[in-house]
Amino acid sequence: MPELPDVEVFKRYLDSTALNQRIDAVSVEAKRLLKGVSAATLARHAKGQRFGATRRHGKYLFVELEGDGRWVVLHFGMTGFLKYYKDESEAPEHREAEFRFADGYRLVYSAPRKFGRIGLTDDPESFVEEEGLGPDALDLDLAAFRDAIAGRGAIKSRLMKQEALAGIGNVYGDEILFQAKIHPQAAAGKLSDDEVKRLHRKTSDVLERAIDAQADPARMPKSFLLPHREQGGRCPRCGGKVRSIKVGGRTTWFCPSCQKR
DNA sequence: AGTACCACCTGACGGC
DNA sequence: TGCCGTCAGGTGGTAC
Repeated sequence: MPELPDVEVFKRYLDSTALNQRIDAVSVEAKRLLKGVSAATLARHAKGQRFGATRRHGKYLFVELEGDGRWVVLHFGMTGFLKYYKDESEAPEHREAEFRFADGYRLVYSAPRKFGRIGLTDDPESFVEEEGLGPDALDLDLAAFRDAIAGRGAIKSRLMKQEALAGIGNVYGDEILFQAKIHPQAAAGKLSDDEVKRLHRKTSDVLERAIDAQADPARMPKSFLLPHREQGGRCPRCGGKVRSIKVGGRTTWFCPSCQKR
């Protein structure tokens, strides 16, 4: 699930729950998720500090450890999410990492499939640079967007390429192309100026609307393809049957009549 | 530079 | 009901 809109929703969730409380303990159950930091080091930097600012870049969430100055890095893989709670009855089944606060509440990082990532960085900008991530998908003007998607290959693959533009995954890639009425296998380098312009606008539109809907498919605009990406699903625009193909190895849903090649 | 696979994990779902 | 294959919204590695 976690693409840019989902991670933005996690960010706001954390902002509204877990800030400004003293961290008493940190534990990481799933050691394989740690990258570039040990559980002990992470705990040492976090203990006694408070979560201050949060930042998001693409699918990454950064949480500042106030006082220490470093930032916890979180990536949610395919199934990760955050849960803040006090009562054990609210605990998620999987607890890959946990921050325990002085007031008894906990912030749990849950990633059932264990595909995520937990790290520590001096500052988000250097992290983004070192990882070679492109600009955030919500932070490009038309010229920068044009540069980001320029190149060979299918447009959908370009949109999902985190080194070119960060934050778009399989689902929202499909949604953006559907809204822009562009075939997922269209050659990125052969899009017309008008198509690039549409794609740029729909990228912001789709991501922003998804955030407004709390990244919950049930709350998204009626015009969205997202809830219909399944066998027998109907296009919300023309009512025709949606179709799935593989693009770059990923299952891709689109409407063959609204998105011609 | 692309693409095509495989791998990492766990859970859900359809078919038998 | 139970077992089994397949697939899933991410990323990283390999080989062509």
